[in-house]
Amino acid sequence: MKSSDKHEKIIRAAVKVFAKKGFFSARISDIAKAAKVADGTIYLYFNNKFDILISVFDEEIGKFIAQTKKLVDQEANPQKKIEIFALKHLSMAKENKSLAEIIQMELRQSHKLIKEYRKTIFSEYVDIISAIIRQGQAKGVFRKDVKPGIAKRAFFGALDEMTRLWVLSPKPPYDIEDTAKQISNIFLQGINAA
Amino acid sequence: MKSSDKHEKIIRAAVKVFAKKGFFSARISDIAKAAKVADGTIYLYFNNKFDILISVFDEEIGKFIAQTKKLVDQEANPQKKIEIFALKHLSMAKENKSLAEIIQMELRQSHKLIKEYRKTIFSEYVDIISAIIRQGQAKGVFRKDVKPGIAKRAFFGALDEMTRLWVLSPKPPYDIEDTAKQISNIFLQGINAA
DNA sequence: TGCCGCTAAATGAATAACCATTCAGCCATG
DNA sequence: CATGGCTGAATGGTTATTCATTTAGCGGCA
Repeated sequence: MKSSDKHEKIIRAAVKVFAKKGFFSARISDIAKAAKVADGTIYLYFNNKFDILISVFDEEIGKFIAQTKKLVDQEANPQKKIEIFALKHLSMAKENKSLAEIIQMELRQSHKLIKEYRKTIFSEYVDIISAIIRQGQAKGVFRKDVKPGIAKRAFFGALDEMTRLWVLSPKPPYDIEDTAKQISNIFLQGINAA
Repeated sequence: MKSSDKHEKIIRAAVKVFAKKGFFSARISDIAKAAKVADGTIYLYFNNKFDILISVFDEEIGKFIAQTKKLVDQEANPQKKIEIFALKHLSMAKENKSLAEIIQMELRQSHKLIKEYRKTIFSEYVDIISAIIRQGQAKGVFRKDVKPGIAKRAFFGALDEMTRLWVLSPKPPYDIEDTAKQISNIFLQGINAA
């Protein structure tokens, strides 16, 4: 048979079900039903329920980080890079709400494996920001007394919180572009060299 | 009988157990053991497992928000208020790590009740910030083109992300006071009127 | 003071449900 | 008709919740 896209189908179904019910309340049978396969079929493609969640993270978040890096690399100006990052981040929440929801909810779990996973994946993402800040400091456009390790988290946290609002609201609560501009504007003025 | 502080004892035990294992993996019998009561006793004080979590939020977070408000009110200068808020926020994570951990992890759950709860409780907290910003704008010390509704989230998000780092690290990863200063410094320069 | 009986708190073993995972067979295909 | 993907009912382990029973304190009474 074309086992080809069962994996894909299950992942996509899982994204929807996890987003709606949360990992723990989601039933394997819910995912199976959404993917239109038998419960047992899921176990031909994944080791267990937890493995499905990890696969969702790996496959979907990985793509997104790669895209962001590429986009940022295409621009030379550090200030513009910051703006691009903000826009890309918020756009993602808009375009892939279910995934954003899962990242918001499930990646915060206290499960050990998730904790570890979160640390590495977020580091990779957030380090895009600190790299930009260092570049800007080297060029003399950003304040030297700003610690990139703290500033990166401040900026990421600001964006993450806006994403959360988006995810929690049934209707689009704000305009993505305006908000990206406002957030990067405050941040940029905050770290600009006098 | 001295039903005296069983309620209190159970809440305190639950904070520890939830922080360690997460809500879903925590067993009622774990909490009972930690509180040194019988499993059944818990049901004399709480309707169900979920009710325990909600009570933890209500009682503990409520106290914290009240404290923060009071502290901020004692200061007149908007810039100083921002600094005080940041310091209080980060100090809380340090002094009550278990509770901070629960807020980080469990209050993000996708359970409907938690979602609703989160919206209201966070609004109350985050609106302390927007109120400060509006005061500052009225006094002409903060930029008028900054939208308080967005800025409050940006600032809160930044602090929240630092808290997350604290909570995820086994050892204190940074100095609370330095960090509070750095974060509010960036934010204040970001929204200061020219 | 010492005893008795009453009430309400506390106990923890038993219950009842739930649900991830398995596996014996089914079918479609070549 | 043989292979291998797929099925979904059955299994088994887990655990929130219940409830019959025990225990502890209190006050009334002699």
